Amino acid sequence: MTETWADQLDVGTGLMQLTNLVQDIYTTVSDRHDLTPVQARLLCVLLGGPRGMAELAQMFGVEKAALTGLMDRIEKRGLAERSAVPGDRRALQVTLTAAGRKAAIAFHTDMGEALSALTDPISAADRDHFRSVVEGMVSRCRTSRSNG
Amino acid sequence: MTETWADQLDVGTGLMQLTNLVQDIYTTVSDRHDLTPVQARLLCVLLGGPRGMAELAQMFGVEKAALTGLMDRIEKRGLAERSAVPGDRRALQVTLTAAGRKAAIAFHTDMGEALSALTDPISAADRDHFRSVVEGMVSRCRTSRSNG
DNA sequence: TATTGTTATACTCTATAACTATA
DNA sequence: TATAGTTATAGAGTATAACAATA
Repeated sequence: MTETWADQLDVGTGLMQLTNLVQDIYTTVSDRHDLTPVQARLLCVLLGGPRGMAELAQMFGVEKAALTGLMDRIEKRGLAERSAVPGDRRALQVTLTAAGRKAAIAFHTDMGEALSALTDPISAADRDHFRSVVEGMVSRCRTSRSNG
Repeated sequence: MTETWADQLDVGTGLMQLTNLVQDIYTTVSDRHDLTPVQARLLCVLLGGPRGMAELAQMFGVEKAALTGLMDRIEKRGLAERSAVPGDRRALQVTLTAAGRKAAIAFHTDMGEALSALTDPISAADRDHFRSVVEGMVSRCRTSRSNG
């Protein structure tokens, strides 16, 4: 019976709208850095250290062949490179170049600021509550995926 | 100084994780219905009624030419169709076919259930609080985009 | 045999530019 | 001139299948 009741949307609908919003921001920021969204994601992952091709394919939920193409393009642009892995002559290691690291950090910083514009207007208490609910969803989903 | 402090992530990071999570779910459900994510989105939009090609292009943030391709494929599959608009012989109206409506509803229902699995474990109070924070972010962003 | 990565092929999605037809 | 839509072309991202090299 409150005044806001009539405007209340389904939680799922809100979740979809929020996802589309963040997705739009992500695409816009990627564009600003002359990166595709997947390329930006790849660079950000590599900020955490070198990764194998198969490892990256699994993280991204794509086939190995897709990673080959992704890496061909990112390597042609001088942002990351493949190098041999000592101890396994089949495997390749993907590492950021200096330019790639710079691009990754610039993108990540910019993206952080863009998301801040979204969350800054929220009160500290609400924001903290929101964060904990989000963390709950994320962590529950992780366990449900690893357990079956 | 609480025990959870050490595990707390940045709100922005949580937002990205949540977005990736919902995105993964969306792709999985689309796949289950033999649709690409964009096709699923198109069908869902059309559940709200017929739309013009230019209108759809603007809603999706893509060029008109991209809509032409999208519609070519969805029409070839018999899920939607283009028809003339009385009063403007340049314009075309996009409508769901019976099969398209059925597919759209099935997808939407499935997606709703998948999102419920995400939000059901949250307490009613937390969920409501979460929903209102999300609505705040979405509505603030809408006004900031229309005002400049 | 299993795993790591590549190549070849095809499809979807997208942008740009040039075009037609109508307003 | 401006708007609605299409066609042509190109590139990114993806899947599948077949392959080579190594474990």
